Amino acid sequence: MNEQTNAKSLRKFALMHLNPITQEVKQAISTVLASEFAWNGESDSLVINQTKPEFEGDLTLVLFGLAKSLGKSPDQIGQSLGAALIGRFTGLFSGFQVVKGFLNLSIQDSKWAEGFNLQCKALNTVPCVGQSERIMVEYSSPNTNKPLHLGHLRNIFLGWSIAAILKKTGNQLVKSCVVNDRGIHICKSMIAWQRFGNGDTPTSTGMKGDHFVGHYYVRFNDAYKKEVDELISTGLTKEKAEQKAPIMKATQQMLLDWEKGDPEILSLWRTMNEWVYDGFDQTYNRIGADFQKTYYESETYLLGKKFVEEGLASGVFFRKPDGSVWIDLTEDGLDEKLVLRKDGTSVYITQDLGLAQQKFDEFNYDQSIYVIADEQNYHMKVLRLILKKLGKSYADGIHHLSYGMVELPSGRMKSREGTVVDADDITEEMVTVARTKTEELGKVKDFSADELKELYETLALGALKFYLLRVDPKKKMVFNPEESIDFQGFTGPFIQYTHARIRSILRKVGATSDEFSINEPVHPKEKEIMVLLGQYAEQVHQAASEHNPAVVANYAYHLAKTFNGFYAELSVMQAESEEKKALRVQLCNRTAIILKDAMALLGIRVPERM
RNA sequence: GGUCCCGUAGUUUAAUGGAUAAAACGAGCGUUUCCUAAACGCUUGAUCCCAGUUCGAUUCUGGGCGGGACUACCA
Repeated sequence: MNEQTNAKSLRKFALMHLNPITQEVKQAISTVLASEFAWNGESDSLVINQTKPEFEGDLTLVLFGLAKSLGKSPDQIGQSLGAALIGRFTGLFSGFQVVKGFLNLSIQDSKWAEGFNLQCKALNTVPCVGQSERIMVEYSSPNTNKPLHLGHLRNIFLGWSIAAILKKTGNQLVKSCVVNDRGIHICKSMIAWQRFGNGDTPTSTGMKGDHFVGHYYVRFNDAYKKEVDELISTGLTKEKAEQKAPIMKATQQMLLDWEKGDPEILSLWRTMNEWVYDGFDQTYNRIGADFQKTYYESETYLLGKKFVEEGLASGVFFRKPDGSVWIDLTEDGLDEKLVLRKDGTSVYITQDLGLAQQKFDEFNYDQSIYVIADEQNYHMKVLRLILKKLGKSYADGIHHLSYGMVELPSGRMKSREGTVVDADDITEEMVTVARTKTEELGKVKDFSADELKELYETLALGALKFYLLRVDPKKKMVFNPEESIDFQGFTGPFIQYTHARIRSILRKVGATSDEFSINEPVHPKEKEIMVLLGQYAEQVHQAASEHNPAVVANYAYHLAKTFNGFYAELSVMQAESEEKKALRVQLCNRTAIILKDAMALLGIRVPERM
């Protein structure tokens, strides 16, 4: 709740400073209300929306709230308020209409032009608002036993993008990654490689390292399943068989040896992990993921233990007779939660407590954002709560950017059933689509092989990233491999195409000055773009406060869509007058800049031609 | 059982408590002597159900129904 109100007030704050026209209108209204209606409310309490396209006007004041506090009918207030505004602020308003409790105000064209002019001269596309914070974003967080899949991509794109957005709004960012490099899962791959590997390596087989290791993880499961089936056929129950399968026993033994520090096992473990990292790096490079700090669980899994002592001493934790340590969260509507096993080893949550502290010690963060799937909601709640109970100041700065799973039409992706959509495969498929489509259209036949390759990457990743980012993170999404990802409509390439078209115009126009004047009436299509461009900054701030890149994606699409409407109806090169031409060139220029800027926040590049 | 999330056109998504719920895909029709037709325009079609709060509810509250996640001495 606290978080929400905070986000709301932040948004209001941002809006106030970032949209001068709305602000000016609010001021004007409250001035008139105060002097002529003896109104004493806050100007921020006025509700002003963009006027719906079917009505005349630009901004709309909702009158119902005022009607109540002033004791007059909405229509009465609307009429006299409108008349007074027009009379006193001739430079601002050009007309008004009262419709069913709404006061629709028309803003002078010159006002929009003035705002647009200011914007063109501004140094930053998105001015900073409020205080700069130190923010950590943890994302990706893979296991080292298999390659990345579509779910990881959503995670990575979200994490990268929200970091970019927060940076844009004036914060200092550290991106981090936690690698889950220890535990039974990696031992499974190791055992399988020992048994079936014949000394093969990624180099000798020409396989990408993470796929190579993942292959042995699959081999393990196959072998395991076979052993279990055999044991079941000798009359054992499934459960017993699963326990008794020799390959599983060997794996468990290997984990024990690993923990004891057996040099041979450790060496194999290092080697295989290196293979995986090498594969991950290739993928990260291609999709543009980067981290300033990487934590390995093998190095951090013991960190939380001191918390256990601390918690016991302060009475936040308690010890059960068997020696295990717990925290009672029943008062907070949760359960009792184990923080230390009876054998004295730590569990997942213990590690996370330790890591949170370590990160704070190293970076002294104001906010620490964890990009993790929503199946971990409970875990993250517990983490935050425990830190709070332990009196850690940084607990309030911990945020869970919780996102829904990516599912297939058949349901959840299951690696054991081979239904995962592999990250590298899907990227490659998108490249193929980009190539096919580009060749079909044949617009860039003069491109060199390198330029083509770059274009295909740009389009493929643009489509993929936009597809995964345009949806509200907290919603789960269904990915249909059959229908695959589109290049038309509400997509990355749509926006990229719009950008390329604008750049084409600007190339033809050649050098331009950023001066323009408006004496002729502004065309609705021109105004639409001006209005929209003026909203960019507040949209980015909204995305930042909500931790939601989809806001930026929707905005960019909306802007591109609007521009395309303008493009289809009005000519830039053949404008009716020099004045119009100068204005339209500026609209093109500015739209291109903002589209590029917005897409960059999503990690998407925009081409000059396509 | 308990806790949490979700339910909007055939499908995928929008909508600080505001007006006649907005797009895209799909389907159908149309637009290129003029800046890139990966575009533009038109047609088609939706808030799971029942109450409540409100001048006003997709949005807030309660209750149903449906889907999902979590509730491990796994990580």
